[in-house]
Amino acid sequence: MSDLLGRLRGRGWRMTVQRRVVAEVLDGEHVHLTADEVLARAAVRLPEISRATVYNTLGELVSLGEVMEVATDGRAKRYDPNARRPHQHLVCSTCGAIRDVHPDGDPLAALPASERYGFTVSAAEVTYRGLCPDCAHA
Amino acid sequence: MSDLLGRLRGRGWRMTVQRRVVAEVLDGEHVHLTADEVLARAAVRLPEISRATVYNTLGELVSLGEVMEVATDGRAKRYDPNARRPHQHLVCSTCGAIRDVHPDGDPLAALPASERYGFTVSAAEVTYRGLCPDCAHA
DNA sequence: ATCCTACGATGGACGAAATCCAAGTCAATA
DNA sequence: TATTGACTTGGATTTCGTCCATCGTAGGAT
Repeated sequence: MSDLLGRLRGRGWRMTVQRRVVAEVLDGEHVHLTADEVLARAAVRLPEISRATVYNTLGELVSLGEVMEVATDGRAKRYDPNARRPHQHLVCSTCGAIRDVHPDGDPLAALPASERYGFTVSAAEVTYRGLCPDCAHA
Repeated sequence: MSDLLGRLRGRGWRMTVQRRVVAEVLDGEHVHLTADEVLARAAVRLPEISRATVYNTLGELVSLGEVMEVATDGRAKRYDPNARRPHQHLVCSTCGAIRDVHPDGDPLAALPASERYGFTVSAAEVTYRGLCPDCAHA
């Protein structure tokens, strides 16, 4: 992730304190924070950071391909910093826990041309649903 | 879908005018209405139906497994009455148009045991993204 | 080192989607 | 047909996110 700041600077990003803090908050594996959670964690280090800035920065990171937006359910979107490696998500139907997973093969390949209706298909998002070990016992 | 009303009655549903109208509005193939669209169409036949009732009824149909909830991105959820046949969705990134599609094989099979982290995995939702023929030209 | 200025940050208003709630209504059973 | 608890209503509320006018500042220019 230390690399991320360098890549962003290389793309002409103006490096503000706010952007640095948001990028640092998003560091790690299996991190799937909501925008509000990002705001809360960023505010620990930078109390005056605004919600709009968090949304702006997250949006920029997403369009740069550095962060993946994950819509798990009707709730708030989550932001996944592990965007450089293609992966899918496994979600617990009860508690909402999320894991990054790597299915065999390319999910896109499973959609035959006859089922594409003239669309230019560019991506496939897979959400596996089930019960995590903790929730399976209850 | 005519069958649906019978099935619902069999499950102890109190059959009100409102529920009947909502169920009838959701009839058909490749139907992916938002809650507001369902409300608008229901209101043609039953002007006094309330938004809360539409949401309640849709939620009940979803938990009975009669209707599938489709969360597109950032936009309002859509409701798909074709829930009895397993299928996935192809969504236009630009205009939001949706098609039902049937990929080859069972998407669940692509997730090896080593990637299940002890979860009891029961379903896989796939969303294919791309441009529909109309939007690809613009 | 200091100055400039365009890009970014701020926060409060705004908007869409969905849920909640107390009060009124009615479908189904006896 | 009388009863009753499930259902409906509509307005308030919550949640999530965007917009906008104004202020601040990063980083190149001098």
